[in-house]
Amino acid sequence: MQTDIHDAHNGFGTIRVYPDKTPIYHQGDSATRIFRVNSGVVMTFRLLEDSRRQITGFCTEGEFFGLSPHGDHMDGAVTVTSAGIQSVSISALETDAGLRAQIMNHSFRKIEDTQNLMMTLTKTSSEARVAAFLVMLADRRLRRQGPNADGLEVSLPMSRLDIADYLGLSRETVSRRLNELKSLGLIGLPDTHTAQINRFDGLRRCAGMMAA
Amino acid sequence: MQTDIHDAHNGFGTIRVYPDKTPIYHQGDSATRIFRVNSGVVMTFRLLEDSRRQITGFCTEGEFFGLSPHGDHMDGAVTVTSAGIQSVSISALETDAGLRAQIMNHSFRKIEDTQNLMMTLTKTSSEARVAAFLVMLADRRLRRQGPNADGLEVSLPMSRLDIADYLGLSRETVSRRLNELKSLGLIGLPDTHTAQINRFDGLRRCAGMMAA
DNA sequence: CGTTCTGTTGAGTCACCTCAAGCAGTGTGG
DNA sequence: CCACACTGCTTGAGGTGACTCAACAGAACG
Repeated sequence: MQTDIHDAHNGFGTIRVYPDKTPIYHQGDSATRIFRVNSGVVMTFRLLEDSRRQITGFCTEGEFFGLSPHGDHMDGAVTVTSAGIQSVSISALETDAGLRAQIMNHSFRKIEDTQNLMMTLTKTSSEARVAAFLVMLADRRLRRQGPNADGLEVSLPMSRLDIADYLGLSRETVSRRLNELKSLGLIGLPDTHTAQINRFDGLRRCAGMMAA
Repeated sequence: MQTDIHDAHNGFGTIRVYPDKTPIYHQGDSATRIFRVNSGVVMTFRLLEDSRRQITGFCTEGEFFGLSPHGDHMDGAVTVTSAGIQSVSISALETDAGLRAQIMNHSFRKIEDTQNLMMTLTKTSSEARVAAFLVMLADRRLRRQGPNADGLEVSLPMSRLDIADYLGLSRETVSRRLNELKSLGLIGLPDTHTAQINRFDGLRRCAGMMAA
């Protein structure tokens, strides 16, 4: 776990390494830069008046965050793990056509992701949501590694409460459902922050999706 | 209620008038055009395997819909009322910088809207959701008309089931909560497809937002 | 080695859903 | 003009899945 912040520069703006649980920006801050995760995990979230929280995304390597329609950030961003993060001034959008295309593509995808999350949150049981969360993490890992799905270990660097606030559940329910999936034999839980995928197809079915 | 379809052209692509309850495109269709509502109401929705439905938006005058990240539409679109709809080929995005900027702006806003909807759907009671729905419709109308909020009549051209599928509730619950808001004196229901806003601030408070 | 934070487990409650019946508006055929 | 069916909305009764509250266990940390 790193605890110091490094800075560097390249043609694409600033590169910076943050320790875990470090805020990148706050909800309501004026948005002057666009961010991209180089390594580690960052989560974005929105707060309500009564301090409840909806986590809107867990971003890993290659993903953009911090895009805002107006001047102000509509969400906050915090590192979950130590993370390397690139940033560019928002004004680069006007001059850099390649970046603009990348961002535009990302925006479309973000709409889709958000709608998918919304479907998951509103149309499925707590069990399906937890399963879907694990499937998402596993899929992400598979995209980078080979397709040996079963036996794969995914890390859960975030707390149960973070997962709960992402899935719109209570901490307790997340815990219950994880252990349920474990007792069904679909996953293993070697420790609290690691899940082992035993039967990926079963997990997918549980998440209410067709097998890949 | 119109039942015939008219066509016209201008520099911005095709303009067409559709009767109510007419599909514009289907989920999964290849996306070749971008649409804009000129008049009337259009709703977009996503279907799940078990034929449940999430309505992702009600679009009125000036709003774009049908934007897709890949080749395929991730949602379907149907007219709620008779509606005039402009469309442009998606290839116009490459040549028309002004259109591109408009779409980009719309995309950011769409992410925000979708996240707002998600917050409403996951963090609030059925009463707050119905109130929020009415507030949204009233706000939309106020943006075009003067700011005489109280006494304003908003039309609900969509069915109770449509509202339910937008708010992630059952038809029955929508009906119950509407009548509850009526008996609280916040709204009136002169007929099933019209709501009269009696106390806009009260409705806002009920929706869990601060007064404007 | 206490203290604190996170995660788990149990018991009870409640908001919304489901099922089922009733009702109003609209259209249709005799 | 009136039965009849049909569709969309409302209302009631009962069930249930996830939440809340509360206690406990285990890990992390000083």
